[in-house]
Amino acid sequence: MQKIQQILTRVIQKVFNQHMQPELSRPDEQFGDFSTNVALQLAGKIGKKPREVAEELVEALQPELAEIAADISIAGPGFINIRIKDHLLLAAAAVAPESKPDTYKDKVVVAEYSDPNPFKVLHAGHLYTTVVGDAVANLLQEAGGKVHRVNFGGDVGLHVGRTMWAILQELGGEHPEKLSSIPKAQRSIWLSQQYVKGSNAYSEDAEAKEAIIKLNKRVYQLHEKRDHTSPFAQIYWTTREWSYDAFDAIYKRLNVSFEKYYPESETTELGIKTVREQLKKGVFQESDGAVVFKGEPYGLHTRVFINSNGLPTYEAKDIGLIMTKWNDYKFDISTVITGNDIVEYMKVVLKSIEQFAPELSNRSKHLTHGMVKMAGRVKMSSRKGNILRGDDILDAAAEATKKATGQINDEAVLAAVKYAFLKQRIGGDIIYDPEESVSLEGNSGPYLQYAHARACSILQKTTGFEGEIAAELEPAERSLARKISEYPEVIQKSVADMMPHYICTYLYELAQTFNRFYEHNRVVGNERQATRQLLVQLYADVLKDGLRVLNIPAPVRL
RNA sequence: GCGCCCGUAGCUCAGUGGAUCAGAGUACUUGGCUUCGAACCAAGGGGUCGCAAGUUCGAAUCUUGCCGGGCGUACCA
Repeated sequence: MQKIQQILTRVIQKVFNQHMQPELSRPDEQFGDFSTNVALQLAGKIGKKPREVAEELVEALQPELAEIAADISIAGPGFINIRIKDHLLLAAAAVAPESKPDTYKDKVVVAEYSDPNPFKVLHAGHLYTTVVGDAVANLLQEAGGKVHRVNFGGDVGLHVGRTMWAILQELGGEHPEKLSSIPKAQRSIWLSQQYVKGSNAYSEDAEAKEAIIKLNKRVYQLHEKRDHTSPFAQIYWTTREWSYDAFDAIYKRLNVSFEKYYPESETTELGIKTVREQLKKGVFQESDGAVVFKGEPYGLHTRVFINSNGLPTYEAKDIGLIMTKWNDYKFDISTVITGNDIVEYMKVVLKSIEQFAPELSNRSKHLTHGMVKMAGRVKMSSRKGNILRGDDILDAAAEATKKATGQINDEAVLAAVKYAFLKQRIGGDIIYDPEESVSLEGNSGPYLQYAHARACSILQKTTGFEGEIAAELEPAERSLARKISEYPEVIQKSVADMMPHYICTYLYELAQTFNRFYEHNRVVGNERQATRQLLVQLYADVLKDGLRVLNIPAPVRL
């Protein structure tokens, strides 16, 4: 492809004396393997009819591409379509599984995602952001980046005050020993119930609200004093650990892992210190007893970094977080993957950082995705407790898989859930339907797994290569080879746009192409076995590799 | 009010700095397993790409306005 591009550039220069970077696209199969619209673009520039330009170009191109192209044609208003020779297509397919971009070669990348809050539940939204974040991190890694996966969460803050308040109510005071009466399996649910209780009390009961604010402050103090022994501290640390255990359990289920947790309590100090320092230098201002950053001069809005109680808000903690990441990794790129409800928030935080550490904000990239919405328009709220937990989604998928196949299959469950989340373009909201969204059919993860297993099954029935690789391909073989050869371009595009869904779309089309081939073409025992066997092998390799990038298992047998 | 995002088939979504771009899955109707795995394949109906204007040889895609929806907008995150 690059070679064709180079030749095209040279020919355009020679014939028309024009510099341009011609773009090659993949047209509909009937038109050829590559297509370019340069003639149309040139026509305007040099004042000729597009069709004439195309004809001149093709004439000059013919001898140059003699070794490569089987056919060069002009179509429609002046598109130039190129069909490459079969053995070159096969050669391109042969290198497809290993070809990777080097966009982030040797770059140190910190990828932060998932970000559930201790003392709260890991819900459907977290599951989505975890799966998407993991795939994006994988993309960065595919492109040569040295990726450090990190996780951030609020182990201090008002929500902790709310939960602690309810826990104390439940235990009848500061009695950490009573925690042992809660069964291990119930801990996570029990904690999220306490959060709901605390939240309701906070908004309905003035007395409770005051108590919660005090508890919030006590939690910060507990961190300052490194208190692990007082009864209050024991309750806090124990239940905090319960939260992290619950998170680790679901990450294990998802087969994702993090190098490091950054609890907010560990970024708070540096955050406050920095904000206070920069307050003196005029980056931040005092206003109504709070410390704020005024975003209006930059087209943004004002946000509070330290509230009038002297406590840091998320803004200050985020400053502490990015600086802690910098101290730990001296990153080239820092990506944070979150929901799009905080885009404006993040702009303000990054703008404030730009004032005193521009190298940090310049290297930061905030990637956002939409919200997970329940089908039936019920809005989820962890405060109200009507949430779909991450575990609920996985359980529902497991149930659906068992019902459809009659067996327990964790790999298919992972494929169904992850693919359902990943196949959509990152950005818009996604509708999650617990009943329907976990499909095993059509454009789904299990479809890909099934198509992979079938290919592996064929390959297992072969012993070595029988015969010669054909010089010319039959139409169905050619379609498959052509699709396989597109893989590196798809990865490239996915990396460039940080969009894993391109890979999903491609893999589905690839599997479809294979299934169509498989329907009418025998491999084992056929006179074209060597050629077909090679194609099936390459197909399976690409499918497996693509699924690996998405962190979806590709078992040989289902 | 202002800012950001979104509006494509009944439903869920691809396609988005132009052309070969009106597509997929699902649902519905129908056909295909004595042959490498039917979680598959094939066929059919179904859309004024929210509306309108503009730019262009050409617009789902770019510009503007309007309509509809979501999120954010100072001490939650």
